[in-house]
Amino acid sequence: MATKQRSGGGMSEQRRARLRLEISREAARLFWDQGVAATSGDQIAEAVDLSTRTIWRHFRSKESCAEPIIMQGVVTLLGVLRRWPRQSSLEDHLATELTGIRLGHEKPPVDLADEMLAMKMIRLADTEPALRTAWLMACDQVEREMCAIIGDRLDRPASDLQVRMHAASAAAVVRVLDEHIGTTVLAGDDLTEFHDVTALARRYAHAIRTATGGAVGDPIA
Amino acid sequence: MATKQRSGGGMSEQRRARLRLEISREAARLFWDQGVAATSGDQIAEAVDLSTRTIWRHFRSKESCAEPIIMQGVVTLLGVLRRWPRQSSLEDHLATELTGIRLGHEKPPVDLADEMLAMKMIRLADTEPALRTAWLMACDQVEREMCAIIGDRLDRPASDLQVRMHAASAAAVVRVLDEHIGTTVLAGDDLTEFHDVTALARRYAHAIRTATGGAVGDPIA
DNA sequence: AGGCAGTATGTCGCTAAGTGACATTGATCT
DNA sequence: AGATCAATGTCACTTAGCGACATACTGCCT
Repeated sequence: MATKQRSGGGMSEQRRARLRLEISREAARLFWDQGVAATSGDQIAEAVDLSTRTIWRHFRSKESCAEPIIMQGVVTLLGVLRRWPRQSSLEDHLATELTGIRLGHEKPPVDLADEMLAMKMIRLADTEPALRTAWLMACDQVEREMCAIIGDRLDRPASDLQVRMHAASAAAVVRVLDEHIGTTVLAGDDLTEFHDVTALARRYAHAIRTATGGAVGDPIA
Repeated sequence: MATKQRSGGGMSEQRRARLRLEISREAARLFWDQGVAATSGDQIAEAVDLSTRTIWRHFRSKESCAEPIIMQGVVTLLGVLRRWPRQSSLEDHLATELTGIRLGHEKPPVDLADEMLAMKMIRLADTEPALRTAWLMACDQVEREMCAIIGDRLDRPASDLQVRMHAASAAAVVRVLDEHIGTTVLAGDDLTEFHDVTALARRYAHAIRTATGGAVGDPIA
């Protein structure tokens, strides 16, 4: 296969992540096409041309094969939030970042096809309890990130109870919004609702602002 | 065994729930004592004196055996919220309900031992991803209930996006508070923090109020 | 009381999800 | 080129969980 990097021992973290994502793509496709229960570990292995044993070396269960692709669906927002400068308002920051991405000025965060796959998995999670786990785990990850970001913004430790509650609310509304967008897109409904990027930014910002009682959103003096 | 009720066909829902809870108790005990991985379905079956096959008839996985006892931990709050009259503020309602329970005037909602077991499971969920699922599922249930309650209060359908976001935030802060209380209790730390029932009520109320941007909490005019 | 109907449980056997142990490849360093 | 070490393959094994059939229990009817 491709290049390993010797120094540091073992497969590079990046390469490992890429492989997991590759497996995840195929797994997600199979899950969507034929259902989770009807998809076996052997099938996933065959689809990515690896031995079944290797699949279990990279994933602890077949459902967790969907995790990387689901996680891809939230890394964009997470990255954007991590770059939020203290002196900007949430609305402004989201708007500039989103337009930058939309116009292709910023680096392309994730492939559109991957985004679609992620939406499909989240959709499947509605009926497949096994997949729901993966989705909730991803949201859990978002929440932990939020703790760091919000804690930093509020000059408090990320373990602070208030910070954790704000982070939990913020992550929760983001999740609901994502689910809403996902189901709308997959249903093929009125996509116009999301075409205006600044409006979308305002929507996310307003949701987070409300969910944190106004504690998160303003620029820091 | 006890009485079935014929009309409606099958075991009564109540009886089934009681049985599931009984299994859940033993499973939780085993999980806590020896870890999830080290506990087999056979052991659970033996502990409740049932065949292993019967366990799988009532639970789709061994981890889900913990669900009923975890759910017990949140039904109290859920019941309280469901009884929230429109003309009361959240603070007042929670305070009166909690003191009523504390004083024994109201019906005892769940056994204290069960509450402890629930806390232990939530604690375990921190390190055991399989159990985390059960806990997140329970929270998911809370969120759905919240949708109904909040939707009703705001005179909007439970499926309304705004309602769902409020419900998600509210459920999220309740979860964080529950986790906080659970870890504190299990650590044997400063329990005095929770002795004042009205203060506790105010705390929950304030958290929910903040998480919903003040939309939920006031009496309805 | 006694037979009938229906449901819960037990028993058996199987599929497939994961794991451990050991062999094999294949790249990198000297 | 040969040594080294991580990644993968191969094979045997454990066990969660389910389908199918047999059995026991419980209520209903006459």
